[in-house]
Amino acid sequence: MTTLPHPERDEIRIELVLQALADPVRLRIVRELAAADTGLQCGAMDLGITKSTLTHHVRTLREAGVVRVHPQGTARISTLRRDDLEALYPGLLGGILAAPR
Amino acid sequence: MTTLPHPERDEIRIELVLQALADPVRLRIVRELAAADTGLQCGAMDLGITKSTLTHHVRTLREAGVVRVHPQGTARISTLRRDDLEALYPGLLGGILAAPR
DNA sequence: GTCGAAGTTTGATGATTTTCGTAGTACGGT
DNA sequence: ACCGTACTACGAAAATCATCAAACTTCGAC
Repeated sequence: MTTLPHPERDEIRIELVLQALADPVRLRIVRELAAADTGLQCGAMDLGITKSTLTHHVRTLREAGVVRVHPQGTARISTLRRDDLEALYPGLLGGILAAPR
Repeated sequence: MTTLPHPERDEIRIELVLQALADPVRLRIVRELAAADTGLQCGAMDLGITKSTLTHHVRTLREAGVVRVHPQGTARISTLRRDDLEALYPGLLGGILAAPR
């Protein structure tokens, strides 16, 4: 089971996306992913939470369609689904990222 | 108490805005307000909730800085704070409203 | 094959949130 | 002054959510 389930673009729902973005920890993750132009290993991010909590947050983001996660060895590389989000909700991501830190 | 407390533009925080938008009922309210180019009386909106629940949601939106509420007789007229939101998070509102129902 | 590193699963807990009913306030009209 | 309308306040119940610890899985390296 090397592939994790992701919603297709047309399965992404705005309610879930907003709910995923509405948590401070997840918003930080999204900001870090947006700042990098490559995928990142969330486990290396030094948020102040335990591993199991991180798992929960990354899954929430993945199931909402905000990030794509693919395994790489024992690690998980997460990337922002910029193109999908921009296609569905043009400007949303930019607006959020424009917010002062 | 004819004036209700609203956050100034520089007091609006993205976490609260996203949290306010992350509820289905509140998102419907925002969509209805956005569809009208005038302020609306939320109490006339026929969402499937009681009055006290509506009060709670409108207050959540107001305290987050999403809507401005001003009394008009016994009614309350709510308007989207388009300009403030656009200034703080350009594109966010447009992206959300672009989502298919 | 064993070990450690990275992540997941499960179950529990505490906090937050959504919701409602009831009672109360504020306003405008008669 | 009274009445009805629109809304608010106050609890309280139910649901959801974030968090953690402990046990388990998976993978790569030695």
